[in-house]
Amino acid sequence: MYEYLDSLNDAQRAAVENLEGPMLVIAGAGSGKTRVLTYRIVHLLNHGVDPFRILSLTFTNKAAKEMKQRIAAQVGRSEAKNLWMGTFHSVFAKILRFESDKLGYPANFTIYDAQDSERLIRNIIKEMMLDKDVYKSKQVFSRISSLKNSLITVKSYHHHAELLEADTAAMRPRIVDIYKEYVERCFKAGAMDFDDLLLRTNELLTRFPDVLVKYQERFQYIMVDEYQDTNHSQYLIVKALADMFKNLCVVGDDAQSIYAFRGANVKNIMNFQKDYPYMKTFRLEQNYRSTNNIVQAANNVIANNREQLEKDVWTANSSGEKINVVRTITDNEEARYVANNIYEKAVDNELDWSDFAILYRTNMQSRALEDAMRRREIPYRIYGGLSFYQRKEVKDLLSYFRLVINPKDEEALRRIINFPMRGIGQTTMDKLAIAAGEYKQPMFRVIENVAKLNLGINAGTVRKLNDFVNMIKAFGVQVNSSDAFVVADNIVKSSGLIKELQKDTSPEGVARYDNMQEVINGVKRFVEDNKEQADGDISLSAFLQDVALLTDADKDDPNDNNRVSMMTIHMSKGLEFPYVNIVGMEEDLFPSGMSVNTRAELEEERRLFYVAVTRAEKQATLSYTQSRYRWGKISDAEPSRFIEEVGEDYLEYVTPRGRMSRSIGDGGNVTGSLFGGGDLRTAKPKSGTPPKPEVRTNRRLKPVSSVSASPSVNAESVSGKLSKGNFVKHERFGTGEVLLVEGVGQNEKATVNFEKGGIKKVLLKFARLEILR
DNA sequence: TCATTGGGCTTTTTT
DNA sequence: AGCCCAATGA
Repeated sequence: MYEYLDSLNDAQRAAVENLEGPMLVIAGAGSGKTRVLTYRIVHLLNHGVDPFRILSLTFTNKAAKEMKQRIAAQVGRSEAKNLWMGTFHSVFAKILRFESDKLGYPANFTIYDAQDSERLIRNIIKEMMLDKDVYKSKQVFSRISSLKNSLITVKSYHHHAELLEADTAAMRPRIVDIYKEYVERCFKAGAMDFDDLLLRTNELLTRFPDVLVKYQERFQYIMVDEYQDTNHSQYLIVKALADMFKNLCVVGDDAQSIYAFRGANVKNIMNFQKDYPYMKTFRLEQNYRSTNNIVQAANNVIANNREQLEKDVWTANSSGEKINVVRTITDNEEARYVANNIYEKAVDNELDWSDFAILYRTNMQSRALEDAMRRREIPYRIYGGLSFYQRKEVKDLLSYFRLVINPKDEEALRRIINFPMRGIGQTTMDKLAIAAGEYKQPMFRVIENVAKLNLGINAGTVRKLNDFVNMIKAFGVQVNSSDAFVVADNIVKSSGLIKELQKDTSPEGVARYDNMQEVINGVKRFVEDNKEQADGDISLSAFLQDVALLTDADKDDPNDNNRVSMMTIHMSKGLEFPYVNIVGMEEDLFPSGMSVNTRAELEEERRLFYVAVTRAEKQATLSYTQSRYRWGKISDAEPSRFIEEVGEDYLEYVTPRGRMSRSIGDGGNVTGSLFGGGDLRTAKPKSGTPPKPEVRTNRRLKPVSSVSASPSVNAESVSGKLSKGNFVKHERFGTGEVLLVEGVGQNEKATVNFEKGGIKKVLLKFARLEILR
């Protein structure tokens, strides 16, 4: 009846067919988790569940997009697009915009990224005249972040003496004062940071019971992917939303929990049974992805961890190649080895570049690798690192957009008020900041009234300030009458940004100019993509909302995909590649020197290594070097403990030199030119350079408002009224004859032979059936 | 009052 | 090697 069920193994099928009630799917690496998630949603839809009623939370927007495409292939695009699917952050940002007035926020609130947050905190520390070496902005930010993710507000902080004790012991007793000021300033700026998106959602759901009920009713089926990486705040949101129907399906793998550092709590997965004692557990243990050598090696490594759920990952695949281990003398040599090794394998076996990935522990490692790839003319794509949206010139331009849409946004204001230079300097800004604090007004308001306020700013500067305010306001007026592209184009031209970037003709300067142009192109694409849709919003405000939570992982050019992927191990989660190079396998780097002090931290590093190894389908190659540039100096390195944890049975040590000489065609000459680089005959300058980053916009979900029109629970239910022989009508499947009715009450199901859809089994509770006769 | 230049510090992982 | 900040010149 449902062909896709035949493509699943027993455990997978059982999970897909279990539609009701709380359930935990423990999915070992490569066990077909995405398949299960996808088909389970298809199965729900085929049982008549309204797509608007399904909430599926994924780890990245990209994962959501891909899953939606797969579902669309089964049930059609128009159905699939109504699913609520995305990251916690993007889904709840949408809900928060819709409900913003309840919390006192504007609907077009700004989302502060980590950089904005840190700058604000740095400012606050300065204003409070605290020692910036004791109160390091980054550390303060991460402390505040973890408080927020544990749902500890400023108020509840004061109710827990141990918190202040801990901060006092860390010599930072005034953290809570910074916290308080930070929260107030964000609110005043009409801004939420990443953690607020979760914290404020919790606030919304607890303070407004009617709102809670509304979303509980809307989300009758909830699925959470990568559940092991949810933090306390996310856990509470899910628990609250699922409380009415308890149709909650969480999927995860404790062995792949790698985000404890940002507040993720593995215990969420371990404790699931406590919250829902009658829940069902499904274990997906057969690995379809990797060779037996890889699966066994990974199992061997993870066995060193104490904290874990019982699980036996196995595979029916052949044993395959052993895991190669390579030692080099320097980090540059390591990079060259990796590039040559990839080149050689690709040519010898006629493989695509996209069959390869290079994974590293820290972003800084990408540099040497990038050079080597370029030298060898291998096309590659770097994910993460300094993302496109974090680049200075891109943030500057987006800050103009932000300020125009939300003039209260102080971080945006501070970035651009003197860029391009307008002669508004530090002294003036200090005076404005003091006034903004005293009058408890957003800085933009203060500047608007600067002439009346007598702040001791000289007349010339006052005029400059007025010009600035008038310019922003003029853009603001234009927003109401024109589409995003028209406004954006005007902003770039009349703000002087384009002139500013044009005058820098260095290669970096040209790249900056191109990046800014790319943003404008992105706006153009956004407008064209959305204007054909009846409900498409093509305002600058809509563009900003779209772009705020995008990350590098979300963009992928389908026309230019044949490239080697380079990324941190964290970013590689959920992906797979035939050949994987894991580089920098050294103590102090992987495991990170920051994480070897406690067992918990070390175990997280080990899980990270587990994730890295299990990305590989055919072969994994580990490499390490004996010396590495760090902090501008050369330092010695020793091989990572994780290498020996793999076990000799699965390892093969490879000497780099022989292989390298062959690949370069330099016959055995080991020194000199061989490692000198730059003498590769085939190398042509400029080719093989990475593609320019580009802005891509996600297709937007339907606005929240259109959803609330759908009927509430049971409104159209035909439970108890149906019997064999009836003819019914379904929105999507058309008319059909009832063949069988089974189950009672909540579980009542009908088997119907539909005109369009064929024979389907539907849950009467949710199927919108109309009885014809 | 603002722009420029040199010194000190930093580097884990991300929505 | 890059970024922020403090001292100095314009």
